Amino acid sequence: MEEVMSMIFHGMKLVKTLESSLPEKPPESLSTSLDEIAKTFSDANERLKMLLEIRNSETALNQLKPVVASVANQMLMQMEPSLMQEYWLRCGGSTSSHEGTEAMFQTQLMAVDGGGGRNLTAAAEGSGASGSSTPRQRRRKDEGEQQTVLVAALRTGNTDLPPDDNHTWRKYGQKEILGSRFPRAYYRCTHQKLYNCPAKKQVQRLNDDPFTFRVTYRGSHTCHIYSTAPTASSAAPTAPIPSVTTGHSVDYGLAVVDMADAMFGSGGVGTNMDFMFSINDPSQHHQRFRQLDDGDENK
DNA sequence: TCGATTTGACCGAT
DNA sequence: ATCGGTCAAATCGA
Repeated sequence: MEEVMSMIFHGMKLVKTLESSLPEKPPESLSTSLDEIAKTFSDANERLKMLLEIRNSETALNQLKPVVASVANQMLMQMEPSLMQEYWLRCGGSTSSHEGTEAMFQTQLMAVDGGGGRNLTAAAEGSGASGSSTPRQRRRKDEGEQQTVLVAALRTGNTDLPPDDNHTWRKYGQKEILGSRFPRAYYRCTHQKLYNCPAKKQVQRLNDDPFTFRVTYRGSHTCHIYSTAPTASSAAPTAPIPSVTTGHSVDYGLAVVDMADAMFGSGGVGTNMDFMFSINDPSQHHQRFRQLDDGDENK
């Protein structure tokens, strides 16, 4: 496995090299580089297949998922936002011919579309009613898309805090939820007022696993401001990319989950994708994402 | 002083 | 009537 890893990382290095020299790269040289990259990953894949034939396939897949997730995440982190966006546009811009690739990047685990006319722009209006004698307007349940992920709590430090997802959130409520041992916390984007950013999230511990949070994201960030200042080369991993086909944002880190899943299958019934991987830095605080199969422990 | 958090109340949905 | 999402005053802390 180490050999495969080494080959994959070599391929990543080639990709990085190519990226840095892309603007002034002559077409002939570009082709050579692409061939080399393709061959490297192809060799890695061949080597991998050999391993898989030897090992129990199920065990090997489980071992590989975190590896691929980590590698893919690092590759995405190394890509320039503009390149990534271009790639996204190529994949998602077509309405018919790239469904597989598009699905690979789609991170909308649970899409809920009530079809109602109301949208998130009403948020500011509601808060504006305070101080007057008229009853304040309250906007009820969001009817837009939502994404739900399971995230492992940090094993060190304050495990009560949800893992950082590179956005700044402001807590605006907490509720005891029927049937849940732990309260549900409500967060909205810190920049909601400044940028009218509609993004919100709910965080709740699972009844059967206090070290795992169920995080439900609603609305897409329009503020494009992150808790950790991105550098030119590191801005990509967490910067949402506008989805051409759906209009909502996609998180790179989450995309990695689907990427790995697309490569190795989503698993059969009762085999949730369950592996370690980090949004920000795979070498530091690993976080576990698990694709939900509409199971709901809290209800 | 100002932004974030806490928490009880309010209110829409079911 | 109950539940869950949100508001906003009170409080905290840098």
